[in-house]
Amino acid sequence: MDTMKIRMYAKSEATINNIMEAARTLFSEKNYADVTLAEISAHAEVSKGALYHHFSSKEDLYLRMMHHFLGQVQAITQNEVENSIGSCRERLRQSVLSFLKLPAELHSVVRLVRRDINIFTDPMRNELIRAYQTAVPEQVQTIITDGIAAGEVQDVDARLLSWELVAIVEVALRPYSRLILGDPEHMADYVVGLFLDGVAVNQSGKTSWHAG
Amino acid sequence: MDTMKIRMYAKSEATINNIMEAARTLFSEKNYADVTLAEISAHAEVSKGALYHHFSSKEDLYLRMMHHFLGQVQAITQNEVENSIGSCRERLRQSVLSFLKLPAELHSVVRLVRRDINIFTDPMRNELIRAYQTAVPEQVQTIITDGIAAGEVQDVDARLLSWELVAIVEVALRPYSRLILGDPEHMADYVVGLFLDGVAVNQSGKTSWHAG
DNA sequence: TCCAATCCATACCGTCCAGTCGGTATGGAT
DNA sequence: ATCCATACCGACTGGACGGTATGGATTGGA
Repeated sequence: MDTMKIRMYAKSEATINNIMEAARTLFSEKNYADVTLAEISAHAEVSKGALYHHFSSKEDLYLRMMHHFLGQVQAITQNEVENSIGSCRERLRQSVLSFLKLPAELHSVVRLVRRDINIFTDPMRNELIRAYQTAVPEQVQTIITDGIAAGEVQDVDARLLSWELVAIVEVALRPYSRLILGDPEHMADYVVGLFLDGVAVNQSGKTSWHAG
Repeated sequence: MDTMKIRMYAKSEATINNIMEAARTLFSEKNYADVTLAEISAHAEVSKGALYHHFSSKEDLYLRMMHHFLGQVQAITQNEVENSIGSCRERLRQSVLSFLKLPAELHSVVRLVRRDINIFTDPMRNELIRAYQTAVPEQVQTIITDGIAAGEVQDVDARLLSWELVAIVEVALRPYSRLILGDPEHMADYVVGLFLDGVAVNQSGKTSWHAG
């Protein structure tokens, strides 16, 4: 692929990055339909012409922006998962923690894709789902599958469980939850505890996960 | 309030119902912005004039439609919660089950409000959140609060936990999950089991909730 | 039977915005 | 020095859509 003569204009790259950054910011702030390309180009300090030179449509811009940032998320979490060691519980905690500690911009992208997955129709919608799925839940699924094989986790469908864990994390990230749960370490304890042990009071006197 | 002379035109009521039904259907099918008032009136077999006679704007229509259907949800679940008896676990199961057994149209409304909560700005957004919150999570919260008081549930913030339970249910309602979980009874067992006991394998030989 | 009030249909308006297009600037290759 | 591909600009357009104006039909009370 590199053998093809593709000229790399450094200026071009900067323009594209500016546009993607502006798109990320604005799409995070308001609804897809309410963000105009004029706004994006203004925010990126380029013209509408430049925008249309690099992106073929509003949807194209949205999609490529998503792939760009979700790719970053995927790279980070995947690396974390592959290098995690210990019991299933410990590996889950590490992964959740690394996800919680992602930069705020990447968190907002994850929120964004979850928010907008339902507003596109099926060619595009599917691509978004795939990108999100690869970036986040599939990483967790790996650990859960291992946990089931090792007899540490009940034999429920791993994919289903990975979505549940992601949903639990999502709730934990909401503003109200942050007030209750505090810093990422506590949040990770809470999430993994809820997921693995539930919230019922354990009669056998085992230490409950939420204490501490 | 009832002392005001409000004439009831039977025809009017039917028109309003038709419009609300059409709105529910179309807003469920595609994005808020992509549904036009022309479509809604066509689908309801009335004119745009009729629509604007009864609703002052697109947002007004959306909001009143939501209140209408979420009110139904709230009436059903609240009744269920107030009459539920037994342990916290049993009451949760009953409530979840009654929610799962709601007619499909009401499920779609719940999905809808969850989907669109983020696309409106704050006067309207807040009203939507309140309506949803009253209709669904607050009902669960009542039971959880009782459970904490009775020492059956760990002392974590009840509101947070109710949102978690709702999130778990939401995941369970997705098409893929339905394939795995089957009928509402199994789904309810799964949801309550995950929420109260987690998915870790219990060494003490206690029967795991997912079996059966 | 008559008259308001209510109800609803049609035609129309103003705005907004994605996408287009003709044109200019830049910088590397020959 | 010339040429051409790439990069960028910004005025313009075409159509869609929320909302309105107006007039006619229907209702129900007096």
